[in-house]
Amino acid sequence: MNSRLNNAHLTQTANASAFQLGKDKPMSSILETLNAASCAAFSDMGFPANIGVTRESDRPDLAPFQCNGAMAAAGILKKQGEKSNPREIAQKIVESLQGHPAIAEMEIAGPGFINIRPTRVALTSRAVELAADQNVGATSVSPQTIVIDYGGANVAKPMHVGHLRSAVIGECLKRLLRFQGHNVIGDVHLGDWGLQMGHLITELMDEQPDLSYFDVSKNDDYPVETPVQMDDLARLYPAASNKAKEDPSRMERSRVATAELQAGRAGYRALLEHFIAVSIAALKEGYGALGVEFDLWKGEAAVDPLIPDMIAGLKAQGITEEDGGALIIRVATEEEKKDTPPVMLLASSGAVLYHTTDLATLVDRKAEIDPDLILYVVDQRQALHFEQVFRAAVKAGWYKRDQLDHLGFGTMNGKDGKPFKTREGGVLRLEDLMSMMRDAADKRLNEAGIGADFPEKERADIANKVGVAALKFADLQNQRITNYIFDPERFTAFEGKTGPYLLYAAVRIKSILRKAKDQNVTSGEVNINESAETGLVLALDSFDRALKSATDKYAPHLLCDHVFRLAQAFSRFYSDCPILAGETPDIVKASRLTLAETTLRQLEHGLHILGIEAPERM
RNA sequence: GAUCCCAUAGCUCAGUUGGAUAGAGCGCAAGAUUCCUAAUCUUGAGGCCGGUGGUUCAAAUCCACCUGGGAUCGCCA
Repeated sequence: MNSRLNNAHLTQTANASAFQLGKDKPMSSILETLNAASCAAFSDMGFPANIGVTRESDRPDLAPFQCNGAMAAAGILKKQGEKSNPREIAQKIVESLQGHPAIAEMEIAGPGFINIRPTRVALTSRAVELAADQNVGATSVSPQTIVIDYGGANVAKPMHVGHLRSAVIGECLKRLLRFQGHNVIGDVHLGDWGLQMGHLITELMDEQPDLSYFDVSKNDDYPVETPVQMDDLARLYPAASNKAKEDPSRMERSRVATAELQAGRAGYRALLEHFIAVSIAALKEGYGALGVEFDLWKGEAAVDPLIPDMIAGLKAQGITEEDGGALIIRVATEEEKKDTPPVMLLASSGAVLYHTTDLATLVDRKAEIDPDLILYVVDQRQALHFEQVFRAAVKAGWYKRDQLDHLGFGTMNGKDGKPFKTREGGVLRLEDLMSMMRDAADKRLNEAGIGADFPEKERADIANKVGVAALKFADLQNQRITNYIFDPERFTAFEGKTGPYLLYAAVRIKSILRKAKDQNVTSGEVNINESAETGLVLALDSFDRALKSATDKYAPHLLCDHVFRLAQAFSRFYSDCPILAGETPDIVKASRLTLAETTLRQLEHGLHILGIEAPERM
């Protein structure tokens, strides 16, 4: 198909100023422009404006945009007892929209669908606008202060595949909200205050009973040097946990140690400090390799001092109850079918529980940050827990219900649908997964014969970036809430809808920009003629929508879709529309170069939000 | 037992407020590189949207029931 011939009738110069947007008006996308026009047309006919929405077409082969309001309008008239024909309504709408500067063609199809093609002037004008905009069409919102609680890490437990999702999704949402203009604080909220600490303490006691931390006659002046490394912690915890499962008396020792720790036993507190410090150092490395960064490294232990006052306050409010020796807050409501179990503030043993520390953390955040919104990116299986905590926090009057949100995600399963295990039946460590990804990327570099002459260091950097991109994109492109199959073969596939595909698109643009510089070709006025160029502008145009819908639903996969579609549109443009080839006229080179630059900028924004970094070449 | 989530192409998954011929990637079949990176592009085959009934001019989408899978259900986190 020769699109040059098809577009021959459009050879007049498309001057951006011919389509008046007005310099002081806020930017609006092509779709927003069309949507405003179609809604107004319905409104003028006496219908509610919102039935006239224009959207991206389900049938892009017919036209890029569609408006289905005529059927809805006919439905409204029918309810009022008036007879009407949706095609006739559509016809009137089309007539009233006729001549709109952004609309090239309208066509009524089927029962009353209106298919809409934008004018070349509108496309060109929008492309010019996007090219001039640092954020390539992304608009910001009124800023809020938002805390995101994610990562899901625990002291003493090495990071494994189960930690991947919270880190990757949470990081993406943090960056997404920041990009929209919010003030976002990422908090790792370390699990460092529960039974696992009792396990660690008692197991270490069994292994090295002579350590001064266990000497009850001593209460300060403990060694500055840590008695354990990360490997020790990783070994001690499962050992204790397994013994405790078999042996109730072993479990009891861990419980007692936990209670003593929480009661403030100095030797145990000193040990905890070491455990936390050693773990944080390891976690920073692990998260760092994934490109995940936290603003706060607070944990449950950090808010422990707030608990007595908090509990006193809750008691004074009269919302607590004693039940079987435990202190609880009832949070069930009358109308719900199923009784929501109460929040457990204190166990009958007097120990502090998960509910208590999470509530204390809410108190702490209120006092220190006073956020508008707190988001928890935690496994969906904890939905009930958060519902209970949130209700208690609302009951206490600290927050409104809509300031607290649990963004659950599905569990990661193996191909058999059960929680993923390695062939040996163990959990796959995150660092092993990462090196698997790097190796696969390195292998691909070898196969492609690319990078043989690259410096060793750059090669390693490329393999790492490709591996991380593949890993993160594979995770983020899944709908957040559903379970997800962890399949190493699929993870290391670098073709199709993958992270490396996106990097490849970015790298090809970078390569062109370097060559253009060498050849002294500079970007210039955009002119849209080819269908691949139109497709690229339409893809660029939808960035803000993708950001908004991804934000509204806290759904990174919607942004993944956009970035992938953008890369696809670019790839098609790349193969259909030579940019620097000798036969391309200079004016076309300049226009296409602008499109390429603009695409790269949007692609890099999108990749950055996803937490993916592109190399210079690959 | 109760409550919640899920079921869409051979596989992994999208599917906006209910709209046309339900999409993408992988895999499969056929093609494209004297030209900016083929980790690419083009074309094709492939579907009873778990089942039954209901609401509607129109249902993968809303409602009811059923089947299959998963999760959760006060002193673990």
